[in-house]
Amino acid sequence: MLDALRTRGYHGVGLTELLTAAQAPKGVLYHHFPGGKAELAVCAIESVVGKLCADLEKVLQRTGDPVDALGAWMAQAQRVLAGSGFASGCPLATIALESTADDEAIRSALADGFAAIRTRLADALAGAGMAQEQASGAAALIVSAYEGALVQARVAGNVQAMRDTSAALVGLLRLALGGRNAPNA
Amino acid sequence: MLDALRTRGYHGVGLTELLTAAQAPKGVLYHHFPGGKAELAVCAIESVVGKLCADLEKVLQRTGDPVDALGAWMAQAQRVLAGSGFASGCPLATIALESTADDEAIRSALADGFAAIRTRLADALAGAGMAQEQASGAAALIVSAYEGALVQARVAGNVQAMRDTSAALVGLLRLALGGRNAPNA
DNA sequence: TTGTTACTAGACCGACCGGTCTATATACTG
DNA sequence: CAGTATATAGACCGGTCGGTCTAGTAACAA
Repeated sequence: MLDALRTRGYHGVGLTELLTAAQAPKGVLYHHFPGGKAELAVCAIESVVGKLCADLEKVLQRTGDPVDALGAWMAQAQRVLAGSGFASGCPLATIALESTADDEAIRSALADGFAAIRTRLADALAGAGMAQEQASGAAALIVSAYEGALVQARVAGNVQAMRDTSAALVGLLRLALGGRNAPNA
Repeated sequence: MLDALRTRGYHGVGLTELLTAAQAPKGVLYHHFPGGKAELAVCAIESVVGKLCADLEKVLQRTGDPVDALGAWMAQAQRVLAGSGFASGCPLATIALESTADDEAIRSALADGFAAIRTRLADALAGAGMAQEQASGAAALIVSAYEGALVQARVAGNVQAMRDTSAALVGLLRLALGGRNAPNA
């Protein structure tokens, strides 16, 4: 489900196809997810948000510095994207753009997910010495840049735009954190 | 077509629905666009890229300063998004995420569009005193941030994340351009 | 006028969509 | 054992999808 969602989107995947891949009949799906496709999507979103947060936590712990973590995160995302033949973007963004205002459950699941990631990032930036308000703004910028960079790299079929985005963002953040240890933008 | 594409995406809109809205029968479509839906989408993409570039040019001329222009651009996008009840995002990103690797025509149209916008932004930043290489990186970041911010604001149903993204980006860019005339991040 | 091309119009196609329904197997309770 | 949830299985539904095809009309050339 996740793979399908991130490569082709919500409307792009058929239930039949999904179930074939999972070797499960319709009945099972509608027993466990009475809400049908939408509920399944919400579940998938929550799952990927959980995984994203866990990965984020891991890279923050490993690098110690949030800006280093950002660089590592972006580099990893580039590898995944290129490794999938530029098919696999961020499932969150894909569903986000397809959802309409009345897909209430889907939208709030997505909004909660983004908010959770922003909060964690803001904490990390604040921990690195950034003022609280500035940190939350920067966190929003980081999430935006990540999602937007994935979009550009995906359609281009190369990671150039994503690498540029990442480098520019890392450079600017280093600058904002006091200029110490800033190689080059 | 553009409205439909930006609110519900490529797979989300039906041809029948489109044609009903346009009060046109199938025959006309397939006479002018033998390639069917995909060719229609490419045409729509080129049209919106053209409009985007024109608007960008206008705001760059009007404000004189690229960072001011960015702020104005983001503010305008927030108004449009909120005004549409958070239905109308950027059609480019929406199609981008739904497209698969073999939608060759669509992807290259999108990639060209993004590249054109990045180039124009990089020129403007270079004109404001930024080194060429740094300017092109910053341009990629700006486009990424714009697209990503739209995604977040859309699902949240409010412009908070987009306003934060914009403020942080404007602040950082002012810092990079020499700190002159930087109100607050 | 007639012939030809450009375009309009929409009926129609098979495929597949998301979702419902009934029948059956399994697991637990008394 | 019987009785009852719980879960599995997939045939089946109406609707819609993108796309094709034929018939008809408008415009222009000879």
